[in-house]
Parts: sequence; C-alpha cells; structure tokens
Amino acid sequence: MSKDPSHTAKNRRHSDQITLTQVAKSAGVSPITASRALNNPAKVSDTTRRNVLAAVERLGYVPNLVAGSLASSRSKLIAVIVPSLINSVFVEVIKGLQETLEAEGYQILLGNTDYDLDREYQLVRTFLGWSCSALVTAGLRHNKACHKLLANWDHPIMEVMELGKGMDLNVGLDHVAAGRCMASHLVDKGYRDIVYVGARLAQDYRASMRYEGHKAVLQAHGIDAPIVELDTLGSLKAGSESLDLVFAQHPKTKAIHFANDDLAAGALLAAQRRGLNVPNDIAIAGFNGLPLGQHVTPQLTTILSPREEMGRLAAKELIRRLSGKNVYRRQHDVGFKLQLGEST
Amino acid sequence: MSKDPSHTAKNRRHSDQITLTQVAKSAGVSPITASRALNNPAKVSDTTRRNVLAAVERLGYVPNLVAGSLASSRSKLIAVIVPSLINSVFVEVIKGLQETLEAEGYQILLGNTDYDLDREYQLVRTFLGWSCSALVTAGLRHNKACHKLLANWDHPIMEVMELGKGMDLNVGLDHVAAGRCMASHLVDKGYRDIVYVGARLAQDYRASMRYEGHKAVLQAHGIDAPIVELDTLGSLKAGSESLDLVFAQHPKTKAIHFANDDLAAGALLAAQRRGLNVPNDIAIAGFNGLPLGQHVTPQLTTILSPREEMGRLAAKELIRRLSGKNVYRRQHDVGFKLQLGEST
DNA sequence: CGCTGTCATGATAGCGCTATCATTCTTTTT
DNA sequence: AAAAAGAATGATAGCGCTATCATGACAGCG
Repeated sequence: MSKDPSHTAKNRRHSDQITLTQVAKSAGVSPITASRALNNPAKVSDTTRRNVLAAVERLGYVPNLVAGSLASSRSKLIAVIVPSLINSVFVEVIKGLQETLEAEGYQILLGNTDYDLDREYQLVRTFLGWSCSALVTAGLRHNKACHKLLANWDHPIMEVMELGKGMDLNVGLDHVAAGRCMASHLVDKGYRDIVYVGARLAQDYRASMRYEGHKAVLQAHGIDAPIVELDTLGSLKAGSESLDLVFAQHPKTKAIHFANDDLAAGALLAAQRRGLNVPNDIAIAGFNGLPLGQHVTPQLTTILSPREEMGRLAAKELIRRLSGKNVYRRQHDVGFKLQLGEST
Repeated sequence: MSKDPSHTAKNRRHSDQITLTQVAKSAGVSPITASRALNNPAKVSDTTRRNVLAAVERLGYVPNLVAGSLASSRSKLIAVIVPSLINSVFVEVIKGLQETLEAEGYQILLGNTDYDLDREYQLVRTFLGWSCSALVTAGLRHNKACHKLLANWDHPIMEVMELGKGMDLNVGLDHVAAGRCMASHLVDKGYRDIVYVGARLAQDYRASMRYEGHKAVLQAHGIDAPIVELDTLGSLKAGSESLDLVFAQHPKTKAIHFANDDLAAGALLAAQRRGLNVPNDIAIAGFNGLPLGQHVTPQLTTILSPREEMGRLAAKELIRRLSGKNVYRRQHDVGFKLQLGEST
C-alpha cells in the first residue's frame, strides 16, 4: 500500500483512470448512452442500463465529476459558509443541511470566515468557481464586492440564521424579537438591575440585534440597559470570567442576560463555585437552548433556537428550488421558544 | 435581486461567464500566459502579470476551477470524512484541518458517514470523482470495497483519530493506552467496583478500544471489568440516564469510567441533582477533555485529547506531501494527557 | 561569431464528460 | 395505410482550462 510521493508528476496522457468511454465500449454502447444510463436511467432501455451498470462494476468505474460538471456547467456541490466552527450553533445548522442535502446526492463544500466578511468574499469567489448549485451562508450581511458577486450569480442563495430581506432565500429567526422576549421575561420576573453580556458584538452582530431588543424593552420600562462586552468569543471560560467584570462595573446587578448559552452556563457554573445562589443572588439567562443549559442545576432559562431544523428547512427549500419548483415564500421564520429554567 | 427559478434551462452556448480567454484578450496576451500569470506568477514578466491582474479586476473574472481541475487533473479540494457532526470531537478536528488547509488555499469537501462504513465507501467514491488532492478520514477501519478503492488511489490519504498502520499517512492517538491510563488511575485511587460505560460501541469502536485497555488493567489487578453499553450516542442526556442503569446492573459500583466527557458530565450533573456526592458516593471519569468537564464542580477527571492539534498536524503533513516533499514519518502519535479533576 | 542556455510567450491538443441535434426504428393516431 | 409521435441510440462539438512542445529573443562564453 506504499504511496509514491510524486503524485504531481503524472503523465496526463497515460491516465490509468477508467473513463466512461471505456465503460461504454465494454457495454457495447456509445459514451453518451452510457452517460444517460448513469445519469438519466429513464432515458435508456432496461437492457442497456443493465449492461452499462454491469460494465461499471466490472471495470470499477468512478465517474469523473469534474468533467461532468464542466460539460453540464452544474455540479452537485453546495457551498456552505459559516463564521465559526467553534460555536456549536453553526455546526448544528450544518448538520441539518448535511443530512438533507446528502440524501439528495449533494456534497457540501465547507468554508469558515472566522467572522470576517472579506474572507467570506474570497470564499464565495472560490466557491462560485466550483460551479456550485447553490450557496448557503450565515447571515444577511456581506461586503460590497460579495454582494455584487452574489447578485449577479444565477443560482439559489440561501441566507440562514437571521430573518430579513436578503439576496434570495432566507431561513432564520428574528433576533431582535428574541432579545425582547428574554428581556420581557426578566422584567416580568421583577428584575430591574439587568446587564446584557455579549462577546465581540461587532462580529457576532446577531447578538447585538438581540441586545437591541433587550434594550428596547428595558427602556420602555424606564430601566437602564447596561451592556458588558467581552473581548473573547463566547465560551464557558469567558462566561465564567465575565462574572467579576459585571460586578466590577455594575455592583448592583441582579440579573444577567447573556448573549448565548456558553457564556451563561460558564457564568452559572462559576457562580456556583463561588457560593452564589442562582437565581437569588444573581439570575442568569442565555440564548440558544444548548443541551448543557438543560443539564445544569438550576436549569438555565434560555431561548430555544431550532438550529438543526433551520438547516433542514434551508436544505429542503434549496432542493425544491434546484429541482425547478417555484418557491413562493422566500422568507421562513423558524421562530424561537422561551425555555424557562430555574436560573431566573 | 430577483432570481429566475429556471436555472437549469441555461443555454450553454451563451454563458455570460467571463472566461480566461476574455481576460487574456483584454490584457493583450494569450490565454495560456494569462493562466500562468494567475497560477504560476513566477513564470511571467512583471508587466504581463500586472496587465493580466488588471484585466481580471476590470472584467470581474472568477476562475472556473472545474475547468482548471479537469485540465490539470488535480484540484485544490480535500475530502474530509467524519462519522458524526454531533460529536464535537470531530468538529474540532475539522476545525484544525480547516484553518490550516484554507490558509494554503485548499477547500474542504465534507462528508458525514453517521458511523456507517458503506456510507463511507459511497462518499469516497464521490470524492475521488472530484479529483480531490487528498482525503482525510476518521479511523483506520473501512469496508473492503473502500479499502480497495483507496489502495489504488494515487493521492495522499490521511487517517486520523486513532494510531496504527493505515493506508498511508496517520495522525492519532493510542486509544487502548488511553483506556489503560484512566483505568490505572482509578485502580491507583483505590477503586475496585468500576464500571465502563459506552454508547454504541460497535460504531464508536475507538471507545471499545479504550475499554480493551481498561479491561486489561483491571484484570491484571484481578478485578472484574463490567461494561454497560447504551443504545443512544453519547450525550449529556444519555449520560444522565445511564446512572440508573449502572446502579441497577451493578449496585455496588464506586466508580464509572465513561467513554467520553459528554456522558461523564451528564452523569456528574445528574448525580448532583439527586444529591449524590461525587466522588465519595460515586467517582466519575471521562474522555476527551471537553471544556464542559473543566467547568463543572467537581472538575471532571478525564483524558485530554489534542483534537484541533490533530487536525492541524494532519493538515500540515498533507500539505508537506502535496508540495512534493518526502514525508518520512507516516505515523504521528499526538498523545493524550490524564487530566486530574476532583471527580475521582 | 556561432553555441548553448535561459526566459517569456504562444500554438496546439486535449482533460472526460454532456448538450444538442440527427437518425433509426417502433408505436400510435386518423 | 400513411402520417405523426415517441423511444432508443448515436455523431458531433464543445465546456474553460492547462500540459506539452515549439518559438523567438537575448545573455554568457570560449
């Protein structure tokens, strides 16, 4: 099983790869018929199809998808661009996409922007070069060049995570409303000294949309809406460290509305370590509804976002569009749900 | 920004896509020179390069990577096949791969087998059809057809996660040794009634390799090594539910060696909810060193596996190989580390 | 001054597949 | 029975790019 390191030095003229032409010859048909037998079985007779499939087996033929894509100028590839792989939220969306798309024979070309819109542009350029059938990207915000590129692209574009008027298709939820929802809950519970804690809000702008909702509710009640921004991305560790920061800046804080469950759970566990009672000494709320939050004691109050569902729905809509069906609703609100725990 | 749903009905003869030939014409050079200016800048004069790049900008040219791959029979694609996306362990490996490969201009083609080796074979077939430059797959076990296909493939193959003699390159850790390590720790701590708890061990065979190590140590001490297998994949929920199961089957259990941290943390949190003292009533150990385990109280005793590091190292080795350098060490042991918490 | 070597560029010929149109043969329709 | 429609197959011509070999220009060298 030893490998020759000089892969690159292959003589293109003597490729040992089995081609469709060889399969066709072996099956006694023309290449184009063999192609049809594989890609459009309904177009050939049963006998032919069987012969071709037998030849494929016999020769161990592996279709060259690159050649097929070039000839047909479409590919069974779908580009998926996310801002982060650390954040399990995006991974769950990918999972939903993956399972639905793979079942339809599509492959995922994965890109990670690290919350950098210029990086997103580069990835989009590359992916368009692969003649992807469609592109899925997280968020409605893109840089100018990217926007222009996508606007002129004649394939479906699916923007996920947040809800709004996008380039083309959209599946997401209303983050401002989610922020309002949690803030209302806290206010209703009687909390007045409420701090919002987020991480890198310029990047994670959906978290700042939730803050907008949060602030609006608090202000409507005549309450201040202080915010503490962390410099590291959301994680248990950051959440745990944020407690000190919050109390240093806002000593009277009675409730913390965290931008996500990782932060919230980190803070909750940290609070317990230092003997604070949650929610009596400090109430804690999160966002996302990660399993973790449901397993800590007290159970975390959070907002459940249907992430895998979002991926699945996005994939289904794409498939509908790709199979030529008209798609009427271009925006899909997957909603969210307030998950009451004992942490507030 | 409205999209025409009839994407498929495009007239191939009148593609509006800018081609390299147009760029070349606009720059006043031949197509092949334009190609060189973009892919092999050192091969053309400074003036030419500038002219071509200017034309690219001017026309908004996006290279057709499909055509390029067909002509050169190689692509800047790397196939990555993992058994699961729910398990954050694989995602972290992907992340390590991703950041290293993307920096070198490679794209990741992602496949998920759901722990099904036949599915893996299908994915490999598809990915080979894309003329990927290399393939990364989790694990050393493949079905027969897959093995044959890969053995005849003349590109680098990287098998990650576990250590052993594989098809080609290998980066991983010794799971049997990891199992031994944790078992030794538990025995040294004085525990004798130790249960190993895993989930779907036929699928997650690395977990059963750890059990082998675990069992060997216990037997060497003349101790029984009972095992409890769960029917659901590892998760906090499964871990939490496993407690009852363990005590029902082995009432005297004093320590549980979980196959992973999700299970262990779930059990630990569940134990706390029901007022059990960890580790006095029940000791709990995990595997992976997820952040979660480091933030619960008591901190989880676990084995730290360098997952992102594994991805990065695998990517680096692949890049070395792809850039024509000889790779001497074909196996890389990334090791593991016993992380002592207060849960044992 | 011819000889070799290097550099920059170009002409040609595919890579392996499928869109398109053409052909043959069979079936259905009037 | 002739015409029209359909079913199955094939010949041709690319898809947009790059490997390969060829060319011309110019430097260094004995």
